[in-house]
Amino acid sequence: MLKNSEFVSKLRNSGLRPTKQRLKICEVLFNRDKTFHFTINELAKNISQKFDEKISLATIYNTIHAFKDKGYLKEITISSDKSYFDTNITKHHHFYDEDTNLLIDCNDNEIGKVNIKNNITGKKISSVEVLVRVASDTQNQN
Amino acid sequence: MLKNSEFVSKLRNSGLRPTKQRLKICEVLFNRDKTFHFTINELAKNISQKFDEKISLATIYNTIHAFKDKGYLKEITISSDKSYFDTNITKHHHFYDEDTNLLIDCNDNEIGKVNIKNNITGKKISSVEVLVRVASDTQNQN
DNA sequence: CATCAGTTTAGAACCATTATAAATTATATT
DNA sequence: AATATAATTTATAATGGTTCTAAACTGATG
Repeated sequence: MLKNSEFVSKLRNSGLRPTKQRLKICEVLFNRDKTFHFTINELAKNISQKFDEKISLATIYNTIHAFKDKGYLKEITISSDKSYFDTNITKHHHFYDEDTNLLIDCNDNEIGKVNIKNNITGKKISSVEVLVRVASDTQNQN
Repeated sequence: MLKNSEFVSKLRNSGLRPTKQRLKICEVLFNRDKTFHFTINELAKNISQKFDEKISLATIYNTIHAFKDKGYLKEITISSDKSYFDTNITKHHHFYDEDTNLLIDCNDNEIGKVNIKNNITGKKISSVEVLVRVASDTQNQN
């Protein structure tokens, strides 16, 4: 739950000008009690419902990518036709409900540490992501 | 390393007619010593290099999806703009080299069992996938 | 060999994302 | 405060991977 002035300094500190578009997007994304997941499409709808003045889709893409690059968002890839973003930027894993297309954060109690025993020579691990797909009992299993 | 007559029965057994296009694709995908990863694009190139008669891109998509549905291929999603397929259909995990965009299978020695302690009520786990992104030491970490 | 459902095909359509280039805005400078 | 600048926004076009369409073709069946 940050307020406007905090967004301004947050943006400025990372070399992004606090434009009114970016501040609106901050408000939608970060002025909340809980973290959440969204697609660009959902975000665009959300913004147009919340504000009178529209934000161009190009700006939404630009801003989300800038925020991702600055580490304010994580991108989660579920399938090639669906890209989700997550305002929870801590290391964590996900359940993906194939019936509802909803992402659910796992906490550490739910998935134990993933133990990676080998390295690729000369390479550093940049992330470890676990995706647990779930579906109602009647669905096919892979 | 299967041969042509084996592809014919493999296809017939799963209710797919053994057309010459499908048999060619089988040859490219399954007539090998080792499993491998590919994108549709790479596959299409591979086919056009190997055979004189071209196979329409639509047919390649249709066939790959049919093979995936029948369980002859797995799809691995790395990012929203890159969909990989894997001829290794056993349960396993992946390293993804961000420098070269290459996927590498993990064997069980490399990643221990992922321990999932909680379930989503009324849902069944349909898959558990671990993706370990790696990059050269100089790259950014997330 | 006639039939029919399954398959292939070229090309159009689709849709999410990115690029473009002109207008606008935030910030630094005078 | 006015000016200069670089950053940002914007509408629109372009892109690229994938799916759709509908006509032509092929494999299996009796």
